[in-house]
Amino acid sequence: MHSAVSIASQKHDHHHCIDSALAAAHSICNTNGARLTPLREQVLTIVWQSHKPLGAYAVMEILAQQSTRRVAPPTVYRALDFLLEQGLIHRINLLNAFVGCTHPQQQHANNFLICEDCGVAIEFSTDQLTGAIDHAVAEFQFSLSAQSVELMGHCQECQQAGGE
Amino acid sequence: MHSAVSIASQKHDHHHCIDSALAAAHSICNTNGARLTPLREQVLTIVWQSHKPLGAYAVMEILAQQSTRRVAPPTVYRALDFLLEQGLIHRINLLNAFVGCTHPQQQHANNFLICEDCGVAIEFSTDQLTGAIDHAVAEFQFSLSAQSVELMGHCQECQQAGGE
DNA sequence: AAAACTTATGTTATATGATAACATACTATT
DNA sequence: AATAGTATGTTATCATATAACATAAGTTTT
Repeated sequence: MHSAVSIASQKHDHHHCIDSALAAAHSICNTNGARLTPLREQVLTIVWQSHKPLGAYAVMEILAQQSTRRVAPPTVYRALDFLLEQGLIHRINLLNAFVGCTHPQQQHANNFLICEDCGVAIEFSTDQLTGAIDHAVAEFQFSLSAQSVELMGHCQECQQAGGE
Repeated sequence: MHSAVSIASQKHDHHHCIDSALAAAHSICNTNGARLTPLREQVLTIVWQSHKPLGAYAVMEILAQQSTRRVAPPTVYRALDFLLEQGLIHRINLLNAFVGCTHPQQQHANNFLICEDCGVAIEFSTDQLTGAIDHAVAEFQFSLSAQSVELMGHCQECQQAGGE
């Protein structure tokens, strides 16, 4: 059996998350010959401010607060598109929102558990789920190019909090 | 092993799909004490005009063509919301679009294969995938309330067509 | 059948999310 | 410094979805 854990919904030193995400981002962009410009890094940091997916316009507002200049949608969307291309963030289709990728170095499966209470998105991957999808795809002789598994519900923390 | 088939991406008598979808809709609404009004039935029929997910505004245009009167977004969204509640259609989050549910009587898992070429959405369910999701959810002690599995790629038909 | 109530639909305005098209600025190489 | 390529700024617009209130249609009670 495969074992999985996630700190996303638990208390943790989030500065560590941000730092390692930025370090990974620099490494990956360097490898790919892609330019992690100040703006892109700033947007990545904003997306990484928590484990809760953030809408593009929310990112834009934070960006506008941080920099004195006005910020328009294309500025944000272009940075987000870049980060998506580099595999540094994910898009949660259910929420029209973006969240930092917690393991950008590895091939990742884009599977999320999303808590309806606290808003946290937990990225996960199990061999069983990957296998089940591969199997289903093969059964239908489908050629897979992208996948999105988004499971809504209540995380352990919020269940406990709500039950008190 | 579980065996699965779908006619959605293949040639078939689509009138049969529409007819059985409408019959099932009447039956389900009757059971639930819900009113399948002419407008709601009309919207359901429009969504069922093919196996390709249709955007709300596309539904609205078709509705406007069919009826002489003007049709505004809330009219369409309310009908779509009703049909979603009754489990008669699904929302494809990746596409912001809606598609008829192919087996509304059974409990259904909201798993889709979506062809990027022809646009068809194939609803499917395998025990293995259901099990894998249940397993992952249990592992994280997550309480599941809704799930969305959307797999993009190319259906068998389009692969053959493109390879010629 | 009229009154009261509930549900469904019409109508207007607006919120929210995303992109097209073109202008300017930056970066790296020559 | 000139050039080419990439990144960002700017304006306008498209696409998706909902809030708020008005009217109409069904349902229940009297």
